[in-house]
Amino acid sequence: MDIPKELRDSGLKATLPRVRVLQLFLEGKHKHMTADEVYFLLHKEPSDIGLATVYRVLMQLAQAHILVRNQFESTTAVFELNQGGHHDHLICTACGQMEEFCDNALELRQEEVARKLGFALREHALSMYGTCANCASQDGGAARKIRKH
Amino acid sequence: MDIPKELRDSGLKATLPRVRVLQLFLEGKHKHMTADEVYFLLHKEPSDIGLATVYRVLMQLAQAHILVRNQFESTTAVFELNQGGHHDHLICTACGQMEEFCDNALELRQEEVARKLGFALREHALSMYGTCANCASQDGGAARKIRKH
DNA sequence: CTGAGTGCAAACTTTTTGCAGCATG
DNA sequence: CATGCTGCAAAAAGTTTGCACTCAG
Repeated sequence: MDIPKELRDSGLKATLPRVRVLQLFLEGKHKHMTADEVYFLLHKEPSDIGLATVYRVLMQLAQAHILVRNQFESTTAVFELNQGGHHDHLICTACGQMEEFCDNALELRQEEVARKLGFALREHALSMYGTCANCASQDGGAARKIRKH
Repeated sequence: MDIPKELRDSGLKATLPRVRVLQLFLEGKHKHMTADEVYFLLHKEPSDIGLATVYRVLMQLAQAHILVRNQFESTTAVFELNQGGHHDHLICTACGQMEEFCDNALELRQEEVARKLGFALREHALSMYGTCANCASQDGGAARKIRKH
């Protein structure tokens, strides 16, 4: 895909920081990244993109609906590509693995609950936490730490 | 209810800061409060309770399952009384009003989705955002700001 | 060329921690 | 009266902003 064009179509100049950040997400190696992680990955090869710019770019890409910002339960925001379809998250509290899913029954029921309470639903965020099959089989032992560099 | 006893039953000494913080939540004037709001309310009458202590107390009360910590979508944690039953939140993005609800169909379906993905579900947080009946009827106009002092 | 975008440093916000003194049990 | 708890101040952690300089269109 043509990243500069994608940016321009959203009304953003195709500058180096924006192209590189979006590229990182499109590569798909890491689906979910914090600002820090993006900054870290950008600087694996020499670069003078500042952390402040990373924050600015992430914010702009989120406003342009190219990325989605998630807060999960921590104090740190996590970003991911907006791939059209909405989805929710199921996170393994042992290994940090994150499954994405979209369940129609859930979505419909949420609409219904909101309607019953007199709300016009605009969006929602469902995060579920548990233990994945892999971690459940391993005797609850030392799970590898995530999101650390 | 006997607040000091409640605290001691949870293995916490019944100190002034803890009693006062818990009291605030039990009064029920504000069901959801940030650390700042708690600090602010405590200091409406003279008090030398420090903000750091407020954070410590909130953390301890949450660990004791007397309070529940919610992150919602902001960077600021919000606390509320743990009144036994789990519930989710429906928040009006216009006026800030927050409805609590618990829908069995949703809970069951979530369990099912997790199981299908091989996860043992431990907990979940569902936050829905929309416009409440009240705000929808008023021409989308200037809604009062919330959570500011 | 020119305004939008950037890097840097500094400010800000929210939360955590170290430590000497205090108060609960 | 001993240890757990507190206030204060300072540090962390995450994010935002001001400003002079740069670059995409």
